Amino acid sequence: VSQAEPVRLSREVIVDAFLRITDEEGADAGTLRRLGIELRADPTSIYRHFRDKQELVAAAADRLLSDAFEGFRPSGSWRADVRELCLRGRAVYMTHPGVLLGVATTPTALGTGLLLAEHMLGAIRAAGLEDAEAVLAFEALEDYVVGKAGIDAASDNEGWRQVHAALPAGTFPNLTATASSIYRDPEEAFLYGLDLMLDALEARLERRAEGRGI
Amino acid sequence: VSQAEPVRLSREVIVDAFLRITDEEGADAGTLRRLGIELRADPTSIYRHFRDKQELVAAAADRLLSDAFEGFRPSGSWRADVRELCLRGRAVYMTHPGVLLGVATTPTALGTGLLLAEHMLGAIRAAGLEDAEAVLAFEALEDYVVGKAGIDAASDNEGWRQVHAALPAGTFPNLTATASSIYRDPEEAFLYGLDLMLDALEARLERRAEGRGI
DNA sequence: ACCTGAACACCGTTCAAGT
DNA sequence: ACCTGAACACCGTTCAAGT
Repeated sequence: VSQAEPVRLSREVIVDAFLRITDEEGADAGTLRRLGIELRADPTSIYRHFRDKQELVAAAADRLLSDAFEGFRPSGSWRADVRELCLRGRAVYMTHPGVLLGVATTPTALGTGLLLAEHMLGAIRAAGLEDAEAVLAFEALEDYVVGKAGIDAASDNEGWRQVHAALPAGTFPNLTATASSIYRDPEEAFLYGLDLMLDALEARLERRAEGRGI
Repeated sequence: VSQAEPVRLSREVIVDAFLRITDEEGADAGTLRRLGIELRADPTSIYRHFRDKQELVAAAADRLLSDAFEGFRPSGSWRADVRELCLRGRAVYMTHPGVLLGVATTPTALGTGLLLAEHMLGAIRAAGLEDAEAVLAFEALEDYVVGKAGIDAASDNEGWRQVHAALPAGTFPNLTATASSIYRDPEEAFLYGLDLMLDALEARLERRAEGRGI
């Protein structure tokens, strides 16, 4: 692909460039001026295709979330489906935390990007929770996935271990005792917490099924 | 308190002003220029007391976390203690998400600010989990508390309900069906997820106690 | 219809100069 | 020893001007 001549601008071309830049150079590199260089156009030409930067970021997030959902097929087990969708969500948030976290809080009319959430909530409702409880379980799981990915993507775990190790053992016996083993495998910790939630959800559902006299 | 005359600068005075500003005017107001106005000093005079802004933010976070831990007394129940510490952590992260989230990822030599984490990890270890598992449970709970508070503090929940309500019901049956009830009570959703994790943790511990033939 | 480029109102930070 | 203030290298965004 020759980058020597200017690129005809469109929403798609701009989103492509934005994701390419944040992919290769990190979230901080996703500025309009950097985008202008990439597209061999004036930085402000982006405003002819997006109302503001937030709208561009939302379009990029929509694309990422759509791709993350693609190929998903329900397995027949609510638990396996919820777990699979959480893993897909985590994976995409880990690769582009900067792009996605801004959108997670600011309401934006996404397209197919919301299919991941739709099917996750669907699996929880199909499990047998009534709506009032299903939305609580969905919110807890969604925010755990999004929040932990955001933290994991940004955290300097090696640095935190050093901070813990340097603490006075008298007042911090637990942090110092575990300083060498903590924050070693965020992925494992994520799965541990996820399975904790799924275990409890399953136990509650079973308990109620028994309660109804099955 | 008269603000008419310049204030003698010190780390404490600067942190006071920083927290007062972010408290009353939001996280975005916490700039060095705004701080200069508040202290009736040049914005760059802060650099005589802190290496950079990050160090100031860390000092503010340390103070907030220390205050959040103050008065905690272990109850004798690991579950009650973990729950209480998570609630205190959530409360402080909700009031100053901007100040605290930056510190959560960047390792900083906090003082008493780490006591909250210390006692939470201690309660988990006291429950009977061996260290390898205790750190995983601690990480999952910590990141759930911090991550969900960060998201809740920044989210426009009313806006998201409207986005869900406007979705095509054919491809989004679950999001549209729950559009009026979702994201109504983030605090309740937080507690729901927290108790899910604690339930599962307790069940695992009980199962193992039985396995040892008690 | 689309793009350019100067300009504006912000950031954090550096550094020579003051006292 | 501490503070000032000009300056630097950045941001997102607006708007009159070009084609």
